[in-house]
Amino acid sequence: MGGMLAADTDQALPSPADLSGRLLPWFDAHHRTELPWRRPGTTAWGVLVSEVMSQQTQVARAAPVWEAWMARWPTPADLAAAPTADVLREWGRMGYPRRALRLQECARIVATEHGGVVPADPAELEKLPGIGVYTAAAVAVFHYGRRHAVVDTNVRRVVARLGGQSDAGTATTKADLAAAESLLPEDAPTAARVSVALMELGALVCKARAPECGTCPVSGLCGFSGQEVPAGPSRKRQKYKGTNRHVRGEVMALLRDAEGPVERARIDAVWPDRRMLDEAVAQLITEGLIGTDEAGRFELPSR
DNA sequence: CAGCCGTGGCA
DNA sequence: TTGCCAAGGCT
Repeated sequence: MGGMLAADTDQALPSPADLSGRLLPWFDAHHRTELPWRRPGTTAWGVLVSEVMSQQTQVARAAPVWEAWMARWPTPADLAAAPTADVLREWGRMGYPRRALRLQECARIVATEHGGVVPADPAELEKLPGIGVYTAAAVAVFHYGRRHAVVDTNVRRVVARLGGQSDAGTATTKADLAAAESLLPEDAPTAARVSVALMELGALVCKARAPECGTCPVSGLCGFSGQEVPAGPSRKRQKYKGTNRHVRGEVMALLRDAEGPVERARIDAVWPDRRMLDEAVAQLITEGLIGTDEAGRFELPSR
């Protein structure tokens, strides 16, 4: 599309009817039933928690944390009332602990401003901290059955390949959302199932590095079917070892595992570069991920 | 909008 | 072993 010459690999996307006809029977037969948040009776809050935990963390790692988390704090009010230190410890080693902080803020807002009821409207959900375009759509569609495009990295890749490209761009664009929306049938419950199924297809079959076109239910509709995935990273990757994030991770790990407040000398032992350490500690305090007691020792925030 | 924010599974 | 890649969001 667009004014420039289209790549010769571009291909029209399938019609909603054609896609649904292939995709939904496949989903019914092959989707993962073991994901705990897919159990009947999971609340809207439970779905929201599962989506936040799954942001940039593999669902297999999020699942056991979700189980313990929901058993301990079943409702937004429960999480809102918890000490933040407990929340960060339960989050464990899932990474990006700011997500845990924002999830608790989310719980406080839902509990106090929404009467404990998770909004069903994507625009309303997006106002909550840590809830972006993807997560808002996921809650609205997966729990409330709305007809709305749900575009994560899996769906971007599936839609790109259906259109003949080897992979999607670096970020979700309006065009991505429009393309995904164009694949949805009119009927909302069916559209919601198509959205789930597109994600599942990306996770199980249309995988980033090794797509299994031979067993793909929509290979007959796909412009990329059977082609080789180009070698090398699909986009620029960030370093971790030796970076600020690494330092932050070490400090957080120390405080998570500590019994009580920690002396600065023990913090100093986790990283040799004093400048980097000072910077990381200052950031963590500013962001509310760690705090200090009256004696100047460090600890996870009590509230 | 490009860069930043953790951590671990897996090929 | 090393490095890609994860149900993204925020600034």
